[in-house]
Amino acid sequence: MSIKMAILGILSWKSSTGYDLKKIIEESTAMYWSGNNNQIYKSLVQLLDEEFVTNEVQHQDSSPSKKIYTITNKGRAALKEWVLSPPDLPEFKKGFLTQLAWADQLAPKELEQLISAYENEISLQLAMQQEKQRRALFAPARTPREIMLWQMIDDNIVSSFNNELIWIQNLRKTLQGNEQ
Amino acid sequence: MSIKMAILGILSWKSSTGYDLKKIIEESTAMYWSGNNNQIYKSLVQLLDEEFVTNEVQHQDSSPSKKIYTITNKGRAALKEWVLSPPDLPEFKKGFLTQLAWADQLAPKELEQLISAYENEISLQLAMQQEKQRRALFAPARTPREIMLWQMIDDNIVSSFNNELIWIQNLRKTLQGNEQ
DNA sequence: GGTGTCATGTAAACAGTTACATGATTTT
DNA sequence: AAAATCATGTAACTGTTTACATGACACC
Repeated sequence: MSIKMAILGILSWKSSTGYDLKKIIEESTAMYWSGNNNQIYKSLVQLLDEEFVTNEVQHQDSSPSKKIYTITNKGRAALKEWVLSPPDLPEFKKGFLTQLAWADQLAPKELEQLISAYENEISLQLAMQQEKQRRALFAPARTPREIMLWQMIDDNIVSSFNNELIWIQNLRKTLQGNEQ
Repeated sequence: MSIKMAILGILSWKSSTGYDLKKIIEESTAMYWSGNNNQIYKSLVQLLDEEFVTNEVQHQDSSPSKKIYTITNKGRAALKEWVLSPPDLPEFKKGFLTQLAWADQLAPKELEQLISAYENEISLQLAMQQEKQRRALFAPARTPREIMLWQMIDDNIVSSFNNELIWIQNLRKTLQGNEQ
């Protein structure tokens, strides 16, 4: 899997510049990439090579000229093929679990602080995620089904953070129970 | 964060060779790295440079000689510092969500198949995870608290997959509801 | 005779991040 | 006067994966 298919997806929704793509990817949590320039501009060159997109330079006074990328039929076919391909497993990268694995060396209070620090970060992230969803800056809404799919994608992210929050609260309670 | 701290953690539990570390990391889901040679053997060289570990070559007849790595006091201090450091946010990389984002182009049956494919993979992964946990090949158990912590780490992984499974089943039901 | 385990390592490629660079305009 | 927005791109680095390479022994 690669960011190239994510870019093709966005372009299948609307023609965009690299700059637009960067903002959309940054804003999205479903598309988990950071949206850094290097990746985006390199991918666009590759997509041009593969003839999945075309571009058109638009000159503007009073701001830099921009390249508007548009998906081709070949690009649409490649996107559909990828959408239908067997999905990869989700990857959960939780550095915190590795910290916890070696946390038995800590004093009870230190461990409690570590857990609280994680809990706070997750709470914050959950709130930020829900706020992001409320604003819903970028979302195609071409059919009722598409609206529903995007809603479910947002729900997935929120439920992942929520699940993590419940787990960490449970861990804190279990620890308190054991110490008495 | 880095695999170096994960390695230091394992060495704080028991002195090991690169080969041992590889197997432990591969087996573990909390330590999410693939456990490939390149990373492990390079990390060990770096850890030696930093004086976080020492090694001792042990010659054996009838199998290749091995280097047994042992954590130093300096290494233990570095590990504790890292364990106490503010945890990073978990990263959820779900390529499937990006596929779903552009899945409105699919026919109802195609979409259903895509969802089923993901559901099956998650189910399978959940079962494998629980089986792994049942076997519990590698786990330090030096105090009741450590046993509890490792149990909670396993629970975290299982609950993440379980949460994903519930979500995808919910998505399938919502779709079926809308089509009638 | 082929496959698997033990054990170390390297090469090449791909993926991804941070920071740098430019330059005009608009907002605070 | 400083900071943000628009817009493109590059350089250097870190992280990660896949595959290759060697060699002895054990098991089927």
